[in-house]
Amino acid sequence: MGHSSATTFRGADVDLEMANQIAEAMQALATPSRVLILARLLESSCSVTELAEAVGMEQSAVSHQLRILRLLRLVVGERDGRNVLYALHDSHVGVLLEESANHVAHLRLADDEAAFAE
Amino acid sequence: MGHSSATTFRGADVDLEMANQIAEAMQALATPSRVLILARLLESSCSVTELAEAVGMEQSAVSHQLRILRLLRLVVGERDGRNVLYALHDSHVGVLLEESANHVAHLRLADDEAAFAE
DNA sequence: TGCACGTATGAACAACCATTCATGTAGTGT
DNA sequence: ACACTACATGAATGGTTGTTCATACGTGCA
Repeated sequence: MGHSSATTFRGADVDLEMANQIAEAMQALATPSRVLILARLLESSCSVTELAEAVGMEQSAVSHQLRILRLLRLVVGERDGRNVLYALHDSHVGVLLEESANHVAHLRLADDEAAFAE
Repeated sequence: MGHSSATTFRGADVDLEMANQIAEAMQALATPSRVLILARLLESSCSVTELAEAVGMEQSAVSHQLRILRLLRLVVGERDGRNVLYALHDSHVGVLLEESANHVAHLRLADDEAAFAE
């Protein structure tokens, strides 16, 4: 049951097409609003209105961003009465978010060490 | 010697400031040119001119993007005579790239399964 | 010192994008 | 059918950004 690549990742494998796909996918996390939306959905799936007030955006803006995240296969929406319940597309999205957060934490750590040295 | 967070990642930890930081960091991977540059540097460090012809961009464009990647702490540059040798800032950047590539591979896999089912 | 090479940077421009506003569509209850 | 709620979408827009062109800076060499 592996979803991780068995072979070690080499930069030479990244051709122009793959670079485009990676860039397109990563653009999903390139805006604070989408990060907030995904982070909220990582906690639990919820409706658009809940999402809107959770992240402090207008409903329309949230719907627009959800559309993008849907097309990028990061979230899925399912009707439930008048509401549409959104959820992360799969667990791998959570991994991506976590790795990103891990990265910024890594940077902050380096900052602290630099401040310590001066 | 852990650089991975010990506690499990929760979406509730992501406030507005952290979302901004994550988004800013992930914007580095949100363009094909930068992905190609990072992928090339993952293979080995090299000069700006080498980088330019490796990814098929003009030297000026590469320098501009390198400046961004430098500010985001994803690469480091060191003078060597007339050249400036660029390298990934640390190994964690490679992890980020790999995880991104992993994600798109995951998507392609899902596509294949969908085509299989129809 | 002068020149060539490698790199960085500022300005300009075109393309892209996130948000807002207005409006449309779908579902629920009366 | 009507009203109301929840969500989606098109157009307009202000802001951002990647690239190009021109030019400046730094370095080694003759």
